[in-house]
Amino acid sequence: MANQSSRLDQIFAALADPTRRAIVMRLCDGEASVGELADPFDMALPSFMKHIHVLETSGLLQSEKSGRVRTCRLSPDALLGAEDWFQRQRAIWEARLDRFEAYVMKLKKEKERAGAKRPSRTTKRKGSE
Amino acid sequence: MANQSSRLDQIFAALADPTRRAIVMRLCDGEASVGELADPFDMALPSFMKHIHVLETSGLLQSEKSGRVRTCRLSPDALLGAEDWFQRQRAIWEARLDRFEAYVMKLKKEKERAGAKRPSRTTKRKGSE
DNA sequence: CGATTGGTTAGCCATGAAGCTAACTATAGA
DNA sequence: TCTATAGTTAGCTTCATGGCTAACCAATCG
Repeated sequence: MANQSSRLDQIFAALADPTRRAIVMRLCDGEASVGELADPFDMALPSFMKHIHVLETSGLLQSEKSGRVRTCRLSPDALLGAEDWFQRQRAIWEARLDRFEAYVMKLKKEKERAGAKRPSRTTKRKGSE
Repeated sequence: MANQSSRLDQIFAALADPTRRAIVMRLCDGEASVGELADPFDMALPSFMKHIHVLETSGLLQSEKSGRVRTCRLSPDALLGAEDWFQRQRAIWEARLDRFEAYVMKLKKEKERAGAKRPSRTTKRKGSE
């Protein structure tokens, strides 16, 4: 029953929509009212408001109503959180590449040594870890 | 009718699911068969295969079948593409902060100068660009 | 050959996402 | 006070997503 979806789920889901990415891009450039944000889009306001709401519950956007106008701004923390995820993946990935490189080096050395012992042996192994 | 969704749409949508993020994380650590990947998850294989397929059409994963076993590996290009998006956003965001800072500086100077002319005037402007 | 393993296809179901209209609330401006 | 503006709420449709089972290939292995 409880909508158990993590913060990252929500952030990525929010960014999976081109309208919402456009809103985020627009907001990178400074705050704006809902009307201003909605203007470039050929969409009924209630539909557009849903996008705003999705962005807001994902934590990417903060808004505040003053008088009858709601002003939206980006809250960069969520954005940074998602970026961080990529960087952690890349770290793991690169560590893995390093390990792989080390492995290839080891193979090469062994091959050289083996080559010294029995020269004509075309090792047909596919180097897949 | 044509499923017009951009590469970024697909990548972010793919990453919005915890199962799929887990698969990506697992694959950062080296290639694996579908069975190996599916093992930790309490899910029927066909359901799991859908996730694999989503990852593959997003470009995050490549797979290749040899005999009866399909081996999956990460293709980091897509991952880097998404990471790039964040970095571009951040660049815009930071440029904006710089501009904002410059603006605040200008305000401050003007206030100081105004303060020299007519001392007690509490400028009630909200600094919203 | 026959059974097992590894994956695939087909088809069903429930939920959620994305859009719409119509009608409503509340502030701002004339 | 009247009217126009800026959002909001309610309720509806349609399609996509994420899960399942059951049945089906196609390689291995005994």
